[in-house]
Amino acid sequence: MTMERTAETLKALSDPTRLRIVSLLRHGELCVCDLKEALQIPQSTVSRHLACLKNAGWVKARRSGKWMHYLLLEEVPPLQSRMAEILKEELPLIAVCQEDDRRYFAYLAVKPSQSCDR
Amino acid sequence: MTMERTAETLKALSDPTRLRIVSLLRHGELCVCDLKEALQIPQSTVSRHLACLKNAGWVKARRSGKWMHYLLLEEVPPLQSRMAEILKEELPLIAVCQEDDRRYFAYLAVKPSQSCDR
DNA sequence: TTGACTTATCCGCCTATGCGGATATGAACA
DNA sequence: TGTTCATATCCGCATAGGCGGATAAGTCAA
Repeated sequence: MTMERTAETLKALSDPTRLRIVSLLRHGELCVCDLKEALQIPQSTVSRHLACLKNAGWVKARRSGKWMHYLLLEEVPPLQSRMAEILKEELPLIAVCQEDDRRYFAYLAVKPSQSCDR
Repeated sequence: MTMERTAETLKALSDPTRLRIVSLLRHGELCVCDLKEALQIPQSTVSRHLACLKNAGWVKARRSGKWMHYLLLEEVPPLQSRMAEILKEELPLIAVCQEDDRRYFAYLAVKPSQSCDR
């Protein structure tokens, strides 16, 4: 792992929206529209941040029909996997992430049956 | 801890030079000139990155005569202290940090006696 | 192949950030 | 008080990065 790559890995975590996405992905793989609903931000913004997290090696994408599902990568270098463990424990303590979770589960309950994952 | 503050904390780690500084500060408190020698970069650049790390709550400064000594903060929020632990273990594995260490110790050996810490 | 739907990318705009030389500030000492 | 040394800040410049509406690309079903 080079220093440049290490800094790039950490830079992906330097934005509030991306941290909120990482926190939401604790719940498993989510599609862009799920994240859009939970975060309440434009689709293009969600997609852009996901691309950033993917380039940095934090998430991977899986296509399922019309939907792209994003999930946290499991097999990552030590520094990163240890950071991920901390994030999974600490991010849910932040108020914004708790609000995101609440919106996500409320959305799940009313999610149309023709949506992804149904 | 707000999300904005959390992102700011992590943003401070998103630059290679600042990570190199954090790694060097494993060895204890260092002054700007020590870091300048070990990193081989201009003094203004060192000083600017130290100000960034200080604003983000990673280091504190201690004046001793003409010299400003910088050291890693010990009492920090949980997310940060856990990150710090990882950095202390993982950064020294990166080649650039090992070169910085080598230059730092070589410099220590020939450091003029009228310098700081003597 | 057309239409509906989901996601990615483009675009212009604005702000943030890195750089390093030059300059200002602050401390020590003669 | 004037000089020297260490550090902080200023400056102009260049690049990076965030935003969200508009548009392109990909998928599926009729």
